[in-house]
Amino acid sequence: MDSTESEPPVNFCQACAVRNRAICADLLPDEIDLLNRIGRRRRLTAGEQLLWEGDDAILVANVIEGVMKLSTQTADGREQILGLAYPSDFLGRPFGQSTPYGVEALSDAQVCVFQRADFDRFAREHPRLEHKLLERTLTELDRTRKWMLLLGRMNAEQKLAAFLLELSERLAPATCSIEAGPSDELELPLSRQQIADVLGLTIETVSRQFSRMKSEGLIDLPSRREVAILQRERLEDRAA
Amino acid sequence: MDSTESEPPVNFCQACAVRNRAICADLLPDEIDLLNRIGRRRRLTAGEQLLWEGDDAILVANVIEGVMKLSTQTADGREQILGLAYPSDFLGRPFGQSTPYGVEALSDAQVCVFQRADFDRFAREHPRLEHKLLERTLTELDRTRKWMLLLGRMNAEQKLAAFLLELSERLAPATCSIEAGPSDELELPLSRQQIADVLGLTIETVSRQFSRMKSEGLIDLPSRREVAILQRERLEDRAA
DNA sequence: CGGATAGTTGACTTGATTCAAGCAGTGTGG
DNA sequence: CCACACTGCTTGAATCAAGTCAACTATCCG
Repeated sequence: MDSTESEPPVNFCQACAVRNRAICADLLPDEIDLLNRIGRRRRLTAGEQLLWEGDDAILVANVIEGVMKLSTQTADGREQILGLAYPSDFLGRPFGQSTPYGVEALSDAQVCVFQRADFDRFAREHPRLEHKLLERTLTELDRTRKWMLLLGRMNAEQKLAAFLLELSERLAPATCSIEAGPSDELELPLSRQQIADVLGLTIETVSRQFSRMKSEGLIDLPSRREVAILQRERLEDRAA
Repeated sequence: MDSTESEPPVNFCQACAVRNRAICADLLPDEIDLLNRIGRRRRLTAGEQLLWEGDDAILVANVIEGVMKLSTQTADGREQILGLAYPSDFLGRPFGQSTPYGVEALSDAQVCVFQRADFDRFAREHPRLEHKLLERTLTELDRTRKWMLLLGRMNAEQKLAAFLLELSERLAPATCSIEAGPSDELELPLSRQQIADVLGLTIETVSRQFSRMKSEGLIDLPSRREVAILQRERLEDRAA
């Protein structure tokens, strides 16, 4: 088909950074086209909230760029981070009544959002997508279970080491599309407090561990929001 | 249709205890029939292993009765419990290469097992089932994330209180099909050591917390493997 | 009854938290 | 351009909850 029709709508998916990794990966060209029509791009600035906990689950989304924070409120009103979402991860709760957690951008970010109703309908009509979503959810469940182990059993040093390694891995595909390999120079999308919330520690403990790792030569801290992994192997030993 | 045909194969599903709660709930009668043909019942005695971590993901299963333990080995060889599976829960890793955790029966149990290949094929041909599995996996993910919070942030007392309450809730539908309401008399399917592993504590700490709760009149401990919840509300306060 | 296993309890240690003080980078107004 | 305050982070000292080590008790099962 050539463009005898005037001005077809832009298909963002074609140029999408996570096109081959997100749940839309296996769709056929015409399915992508349909999906492209019900979704839209949205840019978020660091700190912007995408979903509110307990809200009717209005939206679902794919992360294209940046890091998102999933969190919930405890009984006593403090915030608890449940996990992070990186590019190609899926956000929100399809087929559910309400969003079980709030979602906020930690860095400037870009997401591909859908009205939940549209998305649900599309998914049910396109088992290929639903299947992909199932696979992703199963993987996410495996990952979350591994993380439980970290929270339940590991000490502060192991937690922080594991956190830094995971961050470097999961940030890599996005930031290093130019270079190759997993980046050893990370830009932290989280404050010390947020890291503490993710790891179930206090800000002081996180800070002390950072200092110790630096003094031992495992990492360098060029600035508050930067970490350089100097000795990846030794860091991996610590995370074990 | 009356039974002019001689001896149709028994359809276990029709009388299945979790028929209305498991992933097979929404299937049409003839789909149930097909599923019944590729699955089979299996009884497990306490301590019996159903799946081994790292094995090629040969089997998937539904829990019908009893409590199953999901666990993994740490680098240093110790066992770590990732979660428990109760009646109507789904076990195993469809669409994956290998089972990410071992599964063992904690109590005598009954499961409905499928060859993974059969199940995968059936699922892909019956979006209704795959959809149900997706919903269940999403719910399980939500539950696991909540549990992360428990592991990361709560103290020993809160952990044990939450554990007992969850146990009483999730054991209820099975054990109390006769009586009504959530049972206050629990038969513990786990040893102290296993409880400790689930909660990320040591056996001594678990024991001390049990003793304390008993001395405070929150619970009673008629025997090692029994717990009676005496003051559910106060216990709920502790879990908050 | 004896031996084994599982659980409880006590004394002590330790790693993370809490509380408190100080430091570094950033921004604002004089 | 510097003093001032503000925010986020670091560091130190004291405290405390859970872990460790060890002794003891209960229960189960031959």
